[in-house]
Amino acid sequence: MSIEEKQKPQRNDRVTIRTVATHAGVSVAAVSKVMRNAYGVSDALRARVTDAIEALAYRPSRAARGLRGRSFTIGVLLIDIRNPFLPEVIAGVNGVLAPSHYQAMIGVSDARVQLETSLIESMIDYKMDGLILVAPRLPSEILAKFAVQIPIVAVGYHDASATAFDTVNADDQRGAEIAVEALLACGYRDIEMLSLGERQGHAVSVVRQREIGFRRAMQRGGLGSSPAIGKIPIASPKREEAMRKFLSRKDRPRAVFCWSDLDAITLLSLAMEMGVRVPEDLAVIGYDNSSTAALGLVNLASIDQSGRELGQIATRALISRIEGRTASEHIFQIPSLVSRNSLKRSGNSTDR
Amino acid sequence: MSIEEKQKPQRNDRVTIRTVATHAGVSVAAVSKVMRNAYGVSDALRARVTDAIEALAYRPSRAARGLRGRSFTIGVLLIDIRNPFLPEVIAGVNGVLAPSHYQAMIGVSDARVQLETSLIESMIDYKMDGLILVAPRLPSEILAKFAVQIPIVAVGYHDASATAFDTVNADDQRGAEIAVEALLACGYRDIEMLSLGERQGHAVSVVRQREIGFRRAMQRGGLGSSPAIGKIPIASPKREEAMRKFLSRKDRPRAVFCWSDLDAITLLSLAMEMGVRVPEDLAVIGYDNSSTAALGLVNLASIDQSGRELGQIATRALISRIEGRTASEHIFQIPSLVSRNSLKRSGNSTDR
DNA sequence: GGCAAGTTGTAGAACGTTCTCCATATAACG
DNA sequence: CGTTATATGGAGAACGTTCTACAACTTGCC
Repeated sequence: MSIEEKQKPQRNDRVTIRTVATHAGVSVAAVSKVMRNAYGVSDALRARVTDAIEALAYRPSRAARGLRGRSFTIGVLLIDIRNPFLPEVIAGVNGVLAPSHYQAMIGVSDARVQLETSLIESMIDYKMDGLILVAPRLPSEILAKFAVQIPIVAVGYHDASATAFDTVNADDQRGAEIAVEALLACGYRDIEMLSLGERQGHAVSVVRQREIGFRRAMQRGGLGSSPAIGKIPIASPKREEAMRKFLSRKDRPRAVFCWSDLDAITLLSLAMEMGVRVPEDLAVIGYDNSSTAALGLVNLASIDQSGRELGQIATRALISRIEGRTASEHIFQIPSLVSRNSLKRSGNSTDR
Repeated sequence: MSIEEKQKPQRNDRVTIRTVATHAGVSVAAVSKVMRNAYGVSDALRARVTDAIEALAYRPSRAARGLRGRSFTIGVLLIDIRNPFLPEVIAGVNGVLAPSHYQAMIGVSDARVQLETSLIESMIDYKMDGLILVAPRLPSEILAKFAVQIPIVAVGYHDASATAFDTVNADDQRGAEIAVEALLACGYRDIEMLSLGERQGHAVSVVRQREIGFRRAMQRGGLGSSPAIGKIPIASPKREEAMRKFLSRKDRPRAVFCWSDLDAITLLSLAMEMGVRVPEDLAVIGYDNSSTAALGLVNLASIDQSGRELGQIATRALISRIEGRTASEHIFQIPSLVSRNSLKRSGNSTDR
């Protein structure tokens, strides 16, 4: 009889909670208790179990855990892996998660609503413990519906009225204002914004927020009630085309604020090709303070919103929500200006 | 009695396979069969079940699936999310996966062996169906051990003798040769390589492979039996320091081949700052053909290894392995040169 | 009409956890 | 010494799937 009992567990080589229990000479429930450090475990038992876990190199199955309780995994949804702002956020998330027993799994939606939905659903179906959505495309009502099923923190999503989920943002309106103020301080009056030509202009999107901030700062500076905002397409052939058109305009402004470094850097590049000098003919300021902007070769002034910090804050918020908080939080960070040559000639210029 | 039966399923609002079965008036097993389109299902049954699935918007729990069988998820492990080569690979993976019922979940290891191990283990514990490891740091024996538990394809990992897992690579030796040949064709004889200063120099790593190719091409060109290879640290203050030191050397070569665009672009930038003209004083060629290299502002010649294609190939290989292939495959792509101004002055130069 | 072979559907045992009871042992108290 | 509280450990039912048997029902064929 005891032979039969011994043979069965050996058929499969996976070390399960049962293997550990047998090895330690205790019940399965006891091992589970130790794992979750639940109430009602003596030091002696704990020691024996941890020894067995050590000896067998036991790892709990995340699949099984997900089926019953916590999976200790949080999902991160990225809209697009190419934007250099996103890796920063990930770094922040991983930094906070590293010392904890949580792990991050990342999904990339390529900005497609369809895929975004199905990835969120998958993460729910995995019984992940919570979700960090970075610049999601989905409308607030849909997110609220998901938030009933799983704790959600949205980053780069402006909806301070949401009650079902948290938001963590840099103050994009303020960021745009800072950009305009910097240009004004350099003496420029002739300023335009180059924004993103999105299909649906969610008011929640960071881009729209930056447009609002731009308009307000321009009005406050006494520069007309409806300052010019150009739209640049996302996809590649039309994108460069639109920028060239802007650069060759006769009434081109003296200064431009780009919604993202991505566009600002390409603009800088095309300007050079077309013989438009920066900053003499055109001052440029970007957004995100990406590592490329910091290159001496590029030297692009930019608004820094510290993606890393946003990631950290979002992660902490998510964990607190997972651990029981229900009231929603809406956190704002104040971005800052990083001044470089594209804004105004400094002593150490490119072409001295 | 029927009241009791009806109440129980309603306690929880999740739609499970049981809900679907009840709604369609069939057994749970029947629904499962339809889901997996297994053998032994009549058209009538299938229709009824799919109708019920539609009506209830049923989504199978991935957690439960993972516990028993397939999870229809593949894990992708990235060493570092910042290197612009990686997003390309992801794009390739997602492209192939999109029309299938598989989904990708990404983990980021930050090049730390510890974290890499625990992420792989997590993915196994989730019962993911297979793993794509991009430039993993772990030694081959360890990967082989993991490969027993889960199908693995390694990208950017040179071990053609591995029998337990597949590898997909651009031919990095050949890529380096192409770079050297291009420099030779431009008339340069005085060529060095700037490589990565890694702690442990795995022979499997792409960087070491590029070094091998560099040496071979140099010897073949009759340029000494042990050409100079400098090592650049990864971390930021020392990295720039090493590059500045290289640039200010009296015996600085006329041409340099960098292991990655990441370094080549920074080098270009520092060269400009220090008044070293490219390509007049120094020709530079990078590796990866990143989007930044293509910018007119940067104009860096580079070896293109098409990360997207590698991602596609790896994904197809993984799926075929998941579906039963056991013999290992080792696939090579031939990289190509993208010539730009940093290599040799062309008609349309920066400073004409 | 009887038997083999094929088709279609179901019952029910896994899978590896968590977690609610419940049993037992020990301590505290009158 | 009996009664009640308080620790400690265990049994066993979930969780939502998959998948192996097997039952029931058709056919086909002699």
